[in-house]
Amino acid sequence: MSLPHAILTALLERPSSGLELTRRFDKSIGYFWSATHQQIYRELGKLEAEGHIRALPSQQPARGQRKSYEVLPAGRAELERWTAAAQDPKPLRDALLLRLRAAAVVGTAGLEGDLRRHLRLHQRQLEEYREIERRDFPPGKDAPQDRLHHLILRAGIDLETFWTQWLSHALEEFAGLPGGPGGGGEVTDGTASSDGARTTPSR
Amino acid sequence: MSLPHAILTALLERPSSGLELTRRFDKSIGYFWSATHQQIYRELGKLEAEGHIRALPSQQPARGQRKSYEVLPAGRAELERWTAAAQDPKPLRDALLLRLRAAAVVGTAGLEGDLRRHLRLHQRQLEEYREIERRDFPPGKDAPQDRLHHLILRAGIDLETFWTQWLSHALEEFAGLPGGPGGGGEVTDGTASSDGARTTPSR
DNA sequence: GTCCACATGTAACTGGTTACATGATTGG
DNA sequence: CCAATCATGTAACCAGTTACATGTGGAC
Repeated sequence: MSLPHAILTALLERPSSGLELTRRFDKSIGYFWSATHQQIYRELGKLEAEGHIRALPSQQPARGQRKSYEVLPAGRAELERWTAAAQDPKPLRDALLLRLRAAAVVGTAGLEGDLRRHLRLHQRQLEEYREIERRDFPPGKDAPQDRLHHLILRAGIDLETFWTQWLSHALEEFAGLPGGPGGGGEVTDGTASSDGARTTPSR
Repeated sequence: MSLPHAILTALLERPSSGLELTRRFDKSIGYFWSATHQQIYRELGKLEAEGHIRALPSQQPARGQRKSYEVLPAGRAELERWTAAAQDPKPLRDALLLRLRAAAVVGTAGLEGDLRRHLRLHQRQLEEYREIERRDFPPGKDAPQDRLHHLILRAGIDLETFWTQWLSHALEEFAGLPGGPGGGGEVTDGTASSDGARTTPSR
C-alpha cells in the first residue's frame, strides 16, 4: 500500500495533473517507487473517492482535458499516519541473483553478456545520481528538508555503487570459470534427475 | 516470471515435495526470492501440467500425502533458456525511502524508532549471512559451483552492509534535525494546499 | 479416540503490467 | 482538414498475499 502515499507526497510537494505526476515519477520519486500512468490515474480516482485529494476547481472534468489535484487535510493526515507507522522491510527479490544460482546448476552459458549489460546500466544510473548530487546538493549548508532529500539520494548512490562493484567482481570470477565465456561445461539436456544433492549454501 | 525458475533450480539441486521446497525457500533461495507455500503448490501444478516436472512415481497422489517432484529434460531446457536470456534490472522499490521523502513534507515524527528497528533487522541478517559464509565457505579452494554460490552470498552480505551503514548514517542525521526525536516541527493537520513548490531533488 | 503437527490444496483479493480506446489541442 | 501529440482513461491479465479448507498419521 505505498503507491497512494507516494502520490500524496508528490501532490503535497506540488499539485499536479495525472500526466505531470507520471513525468515526475519518471524522474525523482520514481527512482525508488516507479509507477505507470495507468496506475496513477487509477489511484487518483481512488484517492479522490476517499476524500484524500480533490481536483482543483476551475477545470471542467472532461476526457482529454487536464485535471490537477491537490491534497486535502484528510489526505495529509493519512500520509502522516503511514509515514510514522512501523513497516517491515520486505525481503530482497532479485532475478539476477536467481539466475546465478540457476547457472550453478545448468551452466553459465550466455550469462556473462547480460552481466556486462547490467554493469553498464548501473554505472549509468550511478552517474545520473552523482550528477543530481552535484547540481542540487553542492557542498555547504542544507536546509533540514534538503538533508532528508540528500539522504535519500545517498541511498541511491550507495546502492548503485554496490551493484557496480559487485558486478565487476562477478565478471572477474567468470573470467576464471571453467569453460569460460560462452561455456560452462554443461550439457544442454542431460537427464533431469542426474543432479545429486549439491547443497553447499542450501542448508 | 521468476518463481517457476526458482523452483526448477531448487528441484534440480534436489528433488523435493512442496513442503520441503517451502522450507528450503525459507532458507537459502528465499534470501533473494521468497515464496509462500500457496505460491509453490500453485506453481508446481502449472509446471507439472506443462511437462517441466513430474511427480516421482512410487507415491500415490492423495491429499495430505507427500508428493515429491523431479525436473524433466524440458524443464531443464527451459531453465537454461531463461538463465541465458537478457533481462532488464527492475527498478528499485523501497517503502522506507518513500517514507523519508514523505517525512520531508509532513514531518519526521515517529520515524526514528522504525529506522532503529530496521537497522537491528539488517544487522541480524548480516550476521546470519556471515555465519553461513564462515560455515560453508572457509578460506581455501572453492569448486566452480561453489564460486557462484559464494558470489551470491557476497551480494547478500554487501547489501546488508550497505543498509546497516546507510541507516546508521540516517540516524545520525536525525539526531541533528530540528524538533529532534518525536518532533519535526510540523503541525498535524495544516491546510492541505499550504505547501509551495519545494522541489530541490524533484526536478 | 482425540488432538496436534504435517502436508496439500482452494478462494478471494490486491497491486502491478500490458494493450488498447478516446477525446482535445496544435501545427502544417 | 489531417496528423501528431497531449491527456485521460478502460479492460484483461498476472503475480503475490491472506484466509481458510481438507486430509493423514502419530502421540497420548
